[in-house]
Amino acid sequence: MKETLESLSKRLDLSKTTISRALSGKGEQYRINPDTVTKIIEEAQKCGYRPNFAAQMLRKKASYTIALVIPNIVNPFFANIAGVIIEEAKEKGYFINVMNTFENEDIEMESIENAYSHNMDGIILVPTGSNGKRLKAAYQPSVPLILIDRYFADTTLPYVSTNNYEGGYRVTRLLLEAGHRNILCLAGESNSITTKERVRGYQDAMKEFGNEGNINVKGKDFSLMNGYIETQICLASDYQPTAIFSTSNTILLGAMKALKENKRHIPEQVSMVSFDDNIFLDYLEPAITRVIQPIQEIGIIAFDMIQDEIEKKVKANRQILLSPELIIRNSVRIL
Amino acid sequence: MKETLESLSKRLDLSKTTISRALSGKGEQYRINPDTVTKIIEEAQKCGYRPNFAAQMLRKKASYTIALVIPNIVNPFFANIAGVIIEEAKEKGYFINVMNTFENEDIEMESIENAYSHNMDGIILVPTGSNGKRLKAAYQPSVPLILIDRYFADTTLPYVSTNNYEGGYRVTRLLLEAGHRNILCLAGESNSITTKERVRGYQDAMKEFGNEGNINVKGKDFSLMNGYIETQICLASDYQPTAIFSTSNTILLGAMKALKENKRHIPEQVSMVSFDDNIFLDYLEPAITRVIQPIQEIGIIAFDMIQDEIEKKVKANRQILLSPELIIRNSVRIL
DNA sequence: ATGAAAGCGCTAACAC
DNA sequence: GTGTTAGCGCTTTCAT
Repeated sequence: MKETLESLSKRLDLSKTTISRALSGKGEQYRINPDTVTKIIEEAQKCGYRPNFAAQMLRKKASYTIALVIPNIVNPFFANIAGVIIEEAKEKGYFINVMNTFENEDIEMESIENAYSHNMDGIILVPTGSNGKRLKAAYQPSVPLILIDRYFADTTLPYVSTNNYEGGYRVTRLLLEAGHRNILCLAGESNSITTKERVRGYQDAMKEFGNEGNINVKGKDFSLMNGYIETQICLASDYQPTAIFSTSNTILLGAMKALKENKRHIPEQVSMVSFDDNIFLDYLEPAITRVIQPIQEIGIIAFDMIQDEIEKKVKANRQILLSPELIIRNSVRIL
Repeated sequence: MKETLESLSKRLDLSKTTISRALSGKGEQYRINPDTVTKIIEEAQKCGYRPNFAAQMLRKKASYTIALVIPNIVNPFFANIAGVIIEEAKEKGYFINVMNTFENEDIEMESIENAYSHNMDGIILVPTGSNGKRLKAAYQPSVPLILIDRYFADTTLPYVSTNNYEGGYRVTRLLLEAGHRNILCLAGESNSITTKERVRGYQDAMKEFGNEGNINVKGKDFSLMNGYIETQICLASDYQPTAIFSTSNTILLGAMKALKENKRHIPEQVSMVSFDDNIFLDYLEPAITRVIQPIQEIGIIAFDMIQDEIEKKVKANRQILLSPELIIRNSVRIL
């Protein structure tokens, strides 16, 4: 038999009101007799009373639940972000509902609708489309929405992400300074802003070194196969890369496979740099130099922003780009 | 202004009941005029009506939400399981609330309490303790609970997991058949049943080959450091392993680091096998032979079991162990 | 220092 | 074929 305020009230011969107050720590505020409070709390403990969340939710119009809509929890990058957000949320008394979109905009819209109909207090989203059109259309200003990782430069939607331009720029510069000129850039998902920015950073660094003639961007998604095929094609072409900038770890693995098949060693014949972190990168032969994103900060800032907006009703309107970090290993040869 | 059945009812001059019925597809059942139904649905669409989930939940006493309580979403194994369960849940109209326990039993209990107070329809749990005592105490039979990955052999709690014994046995047998005798077993978290079973499989295989004198089990958690230290110690001892059975990927990496520092090559000097899958394992030098768990099946079966119990009110009482699979790569030398 | 009563938005039992 | 009504369990306003 489930306990309710009603049942407690009968047992203790007190009103539901008093019990509710005592149990939610408002005893002081309403000057309830401390003894009464103690008695109530003890009884509640003893019979395992638990407030009915649905009823609270209906009454208070808050669910203390936030939707986390990401492409795929299986991707370590998103799993890491999710980990950070889930923790931060728990500390602040919120729950996180994870939804995968599989890079499909229809599923993304569906997830957002679901978040709305389930009274979720807010949505943290890694958007999938190239423009925010459908998102803008579905967007309900009354439910806070924060973008992470990807964003739309031409909208006012708040976001927290990495400065991917800076990452692409710095890692390319590293290669250029090591004397490389033929640097192949293996790009990911072409309509994702993260890809575009990484590539733009690469291009600007190349130009800055008077090397625009050698700019070579290939690839169009984050798959291993993409990295493999583009590397194969490139190695068979006139453009012989002495270095490769892979914009993701999956692309990296594909590229490595192609290099191996062509008996090109890293870093002796071809230097390699990648984007994003993974413990395994330190155990490859050689360990891979890479740019890593400030995942911890992204998650915490995004959560804090959304919590602020939920609780203080102040519209979040910040658009934040955080600097990535360079991890130097042994995959770059100095010419 | 938020739409409710009430507001729609006024606008359409129909009762809330009729509207509720039409909108939840019960038009036929209650023989509502098809035109009326159409009219209602259209109007609801137009003004973006969304049923209030809290109210439904309060009324129907179901939240269509299941708690997924795991050690850590950042661990790829659990991220994979979570991915499967989230998908399966979505297809069946459920939401998944992910909670991390960080292998801490207090946090686990807290999470379970939270699941209860939030009216979650069920709990899928990777338990943390060595015995199910506290879990048993907190357990509420009215809320379905299914264990995955880890379980308690001496309780009736239903579970779905891998036959870790079989995995440990088969992989050890593989090494024995390749002629190895000094096989070091690097164990994980010592009071986890998965570790115990893997080790037991190792021991039984060793005995079966008349090799019990060489049984050597070391280590006590799933950390990289554990794998590193135990391997270092072993290499400096009298027991010179020609093969190592690592019971997790993190342990593997630690062991590899130690081997490298001691200039022992895999597989020439030391063969290596590991537990669990990861795409990176194919890109290590050499690619690592391993036992992989049927994650997809575990997730789906666990979800289906819990859904059955929730909807059909039939207590799940199955305890299921699924066979793991061997992936042969190049890390085992045949002596 | 405590209580009565209204009402959040929905569904379902029971009418007609 | 449609409506009336009660009530899920909680919080909060107003009253004393």
